[in-house]
Amino acid sequence: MPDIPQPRKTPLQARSRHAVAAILEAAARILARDGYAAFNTNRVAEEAGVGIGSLYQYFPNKQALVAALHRRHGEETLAALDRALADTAGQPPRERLAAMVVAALDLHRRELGLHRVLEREWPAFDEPPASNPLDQALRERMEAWLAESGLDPAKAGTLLRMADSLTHGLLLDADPGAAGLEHTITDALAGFLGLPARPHT
Amino acid sequence: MPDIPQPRKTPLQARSRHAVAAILEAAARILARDGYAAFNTNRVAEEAGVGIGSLYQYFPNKQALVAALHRRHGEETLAALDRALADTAGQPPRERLAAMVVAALDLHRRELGLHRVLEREWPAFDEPPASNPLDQALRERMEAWLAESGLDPAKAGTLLRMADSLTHGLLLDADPGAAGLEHTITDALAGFLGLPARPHT
Amino acid sequence: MPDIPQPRKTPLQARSRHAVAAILEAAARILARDGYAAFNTNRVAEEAGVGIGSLYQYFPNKQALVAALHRRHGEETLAALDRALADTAGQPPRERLAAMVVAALDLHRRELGLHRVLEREWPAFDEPPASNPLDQALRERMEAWLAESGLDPAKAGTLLRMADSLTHGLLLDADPGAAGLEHTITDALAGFLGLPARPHT
Amino acid sequence: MPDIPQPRKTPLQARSRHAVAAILEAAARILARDGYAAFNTNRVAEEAGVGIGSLYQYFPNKQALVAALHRRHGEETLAALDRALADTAGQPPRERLAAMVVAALDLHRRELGLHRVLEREWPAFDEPPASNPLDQALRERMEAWLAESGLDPAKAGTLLRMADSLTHGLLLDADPGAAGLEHTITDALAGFLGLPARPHT
DNA sequence: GATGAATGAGAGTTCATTCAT
DNA sequence: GATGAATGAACTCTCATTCAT
Repeated sequence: MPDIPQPRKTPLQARSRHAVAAILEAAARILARDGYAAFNTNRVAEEAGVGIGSLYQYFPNKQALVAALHRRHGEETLAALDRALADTAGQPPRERLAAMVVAALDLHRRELGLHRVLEREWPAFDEPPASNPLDQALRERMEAWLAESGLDPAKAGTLLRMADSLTHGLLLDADPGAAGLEHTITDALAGFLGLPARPHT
Repeated sequence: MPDIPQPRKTPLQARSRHAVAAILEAAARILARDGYAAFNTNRVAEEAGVGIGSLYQYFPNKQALVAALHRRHGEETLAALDRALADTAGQPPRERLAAMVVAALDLHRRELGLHRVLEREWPAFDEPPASNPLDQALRERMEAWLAESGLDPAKAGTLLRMADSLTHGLLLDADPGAAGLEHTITDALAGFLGLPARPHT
Repeated sequence: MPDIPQPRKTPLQARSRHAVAAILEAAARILARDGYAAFNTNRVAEEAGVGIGSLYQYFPNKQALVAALHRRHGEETLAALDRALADTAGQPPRERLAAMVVAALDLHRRELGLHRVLEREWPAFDEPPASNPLDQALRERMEAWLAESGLDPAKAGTLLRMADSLTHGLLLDADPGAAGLEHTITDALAGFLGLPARPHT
Repeated sequence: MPDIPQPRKTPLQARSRHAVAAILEAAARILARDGYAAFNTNRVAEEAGVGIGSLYQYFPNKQALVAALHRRHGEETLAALDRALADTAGQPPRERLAAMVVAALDLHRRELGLHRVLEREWPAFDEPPASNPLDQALRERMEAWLAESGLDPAKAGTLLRMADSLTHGLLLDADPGAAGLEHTITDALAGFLGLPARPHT
């Protein structure tokens, strides 16, 4: 089982927390602006205004940096979905689905470059999908929602992967401002879930 | 705009064609077996039983190798879709759609490791999507089919990207033998196209 | 001529003496357990339960640490030899020689790993041999004993180096529990000193 | 079991053989002149007048360089002992022993600095002593000689280690030109073997 | 006095690419 | 045309040491 690298030490002091944040910011910026090829630890440290040694004090290696960015993205996604569900409580499934799609798209549009790299260029070190607590939480949210909507909860995992694939595939490769992307994705997901087709397009 | 590297010279002689094929085979094998990290030109040349100098006679640089592999994949996909359409001439749209999905899945299942790398690990050098002749052809096929089925031909591009994303996203991350994958994807695409939901699952 | 680093300050306070001892213990433990490659000041400080800054308060640099360990070893050796000589007062030279060999072997067997590193892996910074007070004292003991035994006191220095070399060379590389090691070394030293060969082996 | 690194590829072409030789020379020179601390691969390559990449074409890592030097030393030792034995065929054991000691001392005197490092500073990577073919051959020589001289062949291994320890211990730490070193070592070895003491010194 | 976050020179190693043979 | 030895920029990571707190 492959070990996802964890931060080397949890920064407790104020200065440290600042350094970690600066490093993470710098990493995200470089990844987004220049891609994975230009992403090297020295450059990150430099851009963060931190010695390379400090970087290695908080992250055991290069991958740990990307992993941290990944984790952050996961957390934001979870929060966004929760908010979307809370905001649409009581509405019909299709509306809630659409709300979640919109939330996810908004989230991704804000850091397009970073996500492109995170999802597509990352030398995927065989992460067991859906094995970490975050993915677990995400899945539980979906299962609860599906059950509550009279849909098949067993479809939660596939629904998540599907939404993820579509968000990235359509948002990243296509013109980012493409109108109707929300409808496009919602329709596809609805199709998978067996929700009735919208009356007219 | 970044230029996709082209093979340095079209090999005409028999020996050359053999060398090029061997190099491509080796490249695919290494990518599939060991991932992009282990993919370096010296290794490819060695595995191909060819001098490193010869490799550079046919491919101007490393990326050209991956580009060639990409192109090959595109050609196979086009052929598979054409076959699926031909085999289902006269049938209702949903059947033809399903046939195409099955064809694509079959294609990908055969070279799972390679595609995983090709689609996810490749340090994507900003290829303008859908700009090459292959993608053009693919798109035309879809437009023709959509029009002929009474559906919106403008959805061809999105349909292709959607199918691609789903195929990779669901096939690669999930258990490869997952039953019902064909239905899952077909339902989603049908949902996007506005085809009526299947009666029961 | 290279200067052997000395402890930066002689610790007088109780707390300081404790810290120095802890550091020395930790250093010895790491050296013995993991070898010189794993021996770095941060690790020593951590294992000693002391801040790295404190370590540098008592030892000006890394080498001073090893030097201190070396010195400690020398002191123990001197004490052991003195004891062996005292215990065998009045006996013939060969018995006293044997007693010293046994004492030295016992001493080394107790901290095998540490000595291996101390003697073999230490990036020897050209210490002028026999220039420090400890080596002086050791040499005086031997000279006295040799003179008192009717042997050549000029051989003291060589005898000591010889004994040292044999102890480490035979004890460290060979099976540590090798029986007869005492006889082996005693015979060799006796041969050098011109003592008659033992009647039978 | 620890793997002693082997040369990466056996150089067949003239140019390559030259490069390997130059690298080995440079390595020996640096080790002898500046010690292990100053011994780094970039410096070796530079001193050899060779690109760092070339060094790594022939030696998989730093240790392999030192291992090669070690092996070379072993081969020279074996040859020297064989010559000493051949030159003294028919003479009494003590003379032959002395001849071997002289041969070994001559050998070591020629490359004092290098051997100091090779024997004492090398971050010994747990090589199982006497497990390689060279040490085997060395031991067989000694066993044959001991048997042929009416001495105990079982002492071969210890004799070799003893001779090695004494040669290095006395030659390296002491004044290199110390007169009588040959006698000193020969006497000690003779004492171990139970040969009668020399009449007078 | 004690701490430990911060530092950065420098180490080992890789690999895309060239070019003399 | 084919080869593969040679190259060196570039990368990841370590660790002795400092100094503000």
